[in-house]
Amino acid sequence: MNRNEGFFQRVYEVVLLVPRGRVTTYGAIARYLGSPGAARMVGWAMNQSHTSSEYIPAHRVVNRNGLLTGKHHFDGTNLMQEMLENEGAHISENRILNMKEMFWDPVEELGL
DNA sequence: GACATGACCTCTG
DNA sequence: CCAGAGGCCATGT
Repeated sequence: MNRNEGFFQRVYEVVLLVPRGRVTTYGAIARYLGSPGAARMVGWAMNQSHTSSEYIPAHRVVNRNGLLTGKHHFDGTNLMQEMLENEGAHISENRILNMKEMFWDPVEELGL
């Protein structure tokens, strides 16, 4: 098993597994980890993602509404939005329009 | 060891 | 439909 390398490491793995042009949600990751209510923890992992040695595409992680909640945490103002748009995502008012189509659920894609 | 915080989610009124 | 509160896990002080 993947020892307790850190709850974060687990989150990073999933986020890194997110294919380009796809986005995932905190709840989906939390559920994939086995804690459907630990969505907050996922957000914390993203916050500490900058501590990871590798780059974490946190811009691909949005809330359930497809809202770029963490955009404010990015380096800038609309950096996250541009990155997602660059991947083919349609965003308006910090919200992903076609989020439903680009939603990537690790539980269904990777399987439990 | 307890309290407070965090890029959330879901339910109820 | 909008507003409020609770729950969840981990980290830091």
